[in-house]
Amino acid sequence: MNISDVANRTGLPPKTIRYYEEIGLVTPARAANGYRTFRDTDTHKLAFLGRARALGFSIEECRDLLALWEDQSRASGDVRAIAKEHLAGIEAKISALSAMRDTLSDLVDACAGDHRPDCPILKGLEGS
Amino acid sequence: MNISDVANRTGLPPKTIRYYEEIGLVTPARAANGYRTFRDTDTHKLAFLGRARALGFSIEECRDLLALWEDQSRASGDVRAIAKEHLAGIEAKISALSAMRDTLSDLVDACAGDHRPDCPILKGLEGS
DNA sequence: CCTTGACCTTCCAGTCACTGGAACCCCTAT
DNA sequence: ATAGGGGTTCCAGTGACTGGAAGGTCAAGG
Repeated sequence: MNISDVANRTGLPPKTIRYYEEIGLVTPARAANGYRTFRDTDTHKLAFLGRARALGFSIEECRDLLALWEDQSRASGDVRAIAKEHLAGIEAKISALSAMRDTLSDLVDACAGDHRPDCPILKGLEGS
Repeated sequence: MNISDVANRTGLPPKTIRYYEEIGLVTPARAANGYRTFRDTDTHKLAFLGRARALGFSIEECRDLLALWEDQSRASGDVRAIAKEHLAGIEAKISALSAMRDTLSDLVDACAGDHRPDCPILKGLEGS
């Protein structure tokens, strides 16, 4: 399989797949003409990466997860630890964003949004 | 005022303040020795930027807000439009993160997390 | 056989908003 | 004279790609 076939199957853009090779997440074989040739295991790995990235795991977390995935003797506790830590990170981000949303939403509600120059949003950003 | 005084007052690191000058958000005067000298208006602007950034506005949004802030004849509707758009972006991020959290939390819950190799989290990432 | 167009390759640069570090200048106190 | 704690510039790196240029390869149609 060439790169665009894999791109279609995994949903990852070709550029991203090349990048993943560059940083050592996959190591596809090469045909005589220099084209990358992907085996099923490569495609499988890339699909795994796509899903993990979609869940917000960082590249380094993905690297760890991939290693555990390939390690037949891994303990599920190791995976769970990574996932739990990541989950905590996501929850922290949600809290931070929710706080932002509340503040901003208050400001927007307080603003008439007409053509007059008086603006509570700017006032809110101005004073402490 | 020198840069570290302003850093203390605004909570922004000196590096960030220099960066903001570099990209044209502030233009402090210079003393004879080459040191930046900040007037109250500069400090005020930087404090405004700090708050806007803390609310997640991008640098370009901040640039726009700053221009509106300085424009005495601005209409509050312009500001409100920027804020509302930004608010929509924040809400989209919150939704995406919440979906991630739910999926991941289900996977974590399904995982015993012991020393056995069987792991529902990896299984979840593996199959579609 | 030649061309066209869709592939593929590499490499370089840019994104965003800083951040770290090196190398050097300046000012005050001891 | 020196020590320290400011300040300055410039360069490089972050994360995870993404865009684009320049060029090689392949299959189909004329």
